Amino acid sequence: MPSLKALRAFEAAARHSSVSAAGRELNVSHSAISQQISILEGYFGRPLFLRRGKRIAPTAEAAAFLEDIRLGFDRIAMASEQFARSGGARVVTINTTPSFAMRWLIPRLPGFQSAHPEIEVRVSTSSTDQIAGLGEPYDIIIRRDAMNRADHRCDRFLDDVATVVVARNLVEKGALKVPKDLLGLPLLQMRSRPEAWPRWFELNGVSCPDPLAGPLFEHFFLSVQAAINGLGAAVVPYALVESDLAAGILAAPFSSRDLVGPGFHILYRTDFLTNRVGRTIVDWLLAEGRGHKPPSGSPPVPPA
Amino acid sequence: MPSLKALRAFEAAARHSSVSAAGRELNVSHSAISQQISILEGYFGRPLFLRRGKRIAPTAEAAAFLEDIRLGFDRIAMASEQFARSGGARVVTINTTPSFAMRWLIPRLPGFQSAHPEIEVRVSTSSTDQIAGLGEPYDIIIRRDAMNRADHRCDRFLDDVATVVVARNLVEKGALKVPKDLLGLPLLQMRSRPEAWPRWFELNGVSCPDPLAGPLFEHFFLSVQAAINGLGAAVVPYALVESDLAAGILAAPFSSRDLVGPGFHILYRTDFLTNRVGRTIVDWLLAEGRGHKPPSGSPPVPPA
DNA sequence: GCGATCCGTTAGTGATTCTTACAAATAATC
DNA sequence: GATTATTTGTAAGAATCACTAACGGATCGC
Repeated sequence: MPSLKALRAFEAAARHSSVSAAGRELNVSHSAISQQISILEGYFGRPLFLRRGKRIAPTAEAAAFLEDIRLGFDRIAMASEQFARSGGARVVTINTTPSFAMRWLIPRLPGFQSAHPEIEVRVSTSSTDQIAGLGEPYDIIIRRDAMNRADHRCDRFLDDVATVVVARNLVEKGALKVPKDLLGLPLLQMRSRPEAWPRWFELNGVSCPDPLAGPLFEHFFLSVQAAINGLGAAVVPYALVESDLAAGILAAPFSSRDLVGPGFHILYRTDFLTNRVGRTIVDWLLAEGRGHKPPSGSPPVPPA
Repeated sequence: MPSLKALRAFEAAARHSSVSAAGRELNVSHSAISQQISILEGYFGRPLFLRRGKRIAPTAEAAAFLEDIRLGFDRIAMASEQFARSGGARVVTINTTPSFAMRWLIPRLPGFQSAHPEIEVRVSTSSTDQIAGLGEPYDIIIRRDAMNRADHRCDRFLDDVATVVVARNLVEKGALKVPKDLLGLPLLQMRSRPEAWPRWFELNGVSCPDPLAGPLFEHFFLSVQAAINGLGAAVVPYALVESDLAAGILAAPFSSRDLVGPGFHILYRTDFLTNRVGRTIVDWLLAEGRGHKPPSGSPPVPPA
């Protein structure tokens, strides 16, 4: 029996009619696929693909062979999935900040639940950005900065670009055209990020009022709610208001330079990925994060 | 999808109800199997085997899972085999000495042919023990000693124990009871191994006649034929006369100490094993060789 | 024509897998 | 019941395997 790894590479390459595409699917370089195919061709002593320049196509014989390979792998894959699901609900605990939970994680959870009904996700929140004192062990910790812990791995999974948002009706009044116009509005502040407004004003060439005029909140999500209600302007991570912007509830009033942070990160034990449930949830978080890139440079023009 | 390697280990272990046996089947240590199973159990987050001391048995769930795994692998294995066979006959060339070809290799070839009809084996013989001057490239070279060549691998695959044999009827006459009795017979000699008789006599505590009385042959197989015809006694590798001894045509007349050589070896290119045909023939040779161990110490008593 | 894309090869690196120990537990044997 | 021989699981190191990165050659689209 030939190498199963080589057979998988062969199958993927044949299905895509492309070595590179197969590499993308299996998360390896095109070179890795190419080598595995070479090994397989060496094993059988004859070519598996017809190569005409860039394009590759499986031999007539190989095509028939592929059918069986696919059926075999499919059977194994389906059985594995069924076995995994039959094992009862598995619990994954995620700790993050209240704001991130409310405005990013929880809205996306239904999507995960429907894709993986056997996995139960428990979200817990801690107000602190510090992870040192977290009592319980969590499977995944999400924070706004990179973290470090022995035997753990930290992945950046979401851009942290803080932009100014206000309620839709404030924009429609036409009073906000340039950054300086903000000075006429209450500036919603957060206790945990006192430097947000000063840095933002500096970045956009406006001298920052001192003291800032406006209420102080403990959490992002509270200030966002205040902004939605027309209480003033807030500087918040784009990722946490994406849906409100898209829905037209909030608006980014003008083109501006944004505060770019180190990004949102997830922290988990290194061996968490060797577990199917662990890999599933981490892959999902990474995919969700990468799938929603904020526009670089300037925020989108608010919908008309 | 979990690691295919781990699934194979799991399947084999379950089939044998034994980690060690699975290791033997897959040609790895029991530890390797044990670790792969651990990985799989970690992946699924629950045990696959019930362990009661030494004995292991798959979980009820796992047993159902196994069915599908087996079907999947079987499908792939069968398709691979079919694909390999559909590729037309492949040729393997083997070079060895005339004696080895006649008395060991050729008698066994029909067994190989019926197991692998798509592979054509071509046997060529060279009288010399030297492999340096062999002109053509051969896939496999078989000689009585270890060989060395760049990018090649040499495996010992057959014991080389030379013992004394005579025609059956000479034994029945009762004239041969101890080594010393040989002195009354013609001693069949070989040009390539002039030291055989002197060493054998020395090993068995008999002073060797000088010069030896008896005809000189170029090849083992000629001297064996002479022995069969009652012309005298020969010292020949046990492996080359095994079937004649078993059939009662030749006989090992008495218990004696035998000449133990370094063994018969096969030489082939290192990458020959990456080819299916290559691996098939090498595996077959190794299995045939290991399957026919000569009795250690003393030769068998001739059949009555 | 020219840039972009794709495949194949090589050398070097990195990761997985295996082997070789050892420890614990059990089954077999005396 | 003590002893020996098996068998499984774990740990650490070694060996193998697979992958990446970089380059060259070839083709395709513009």
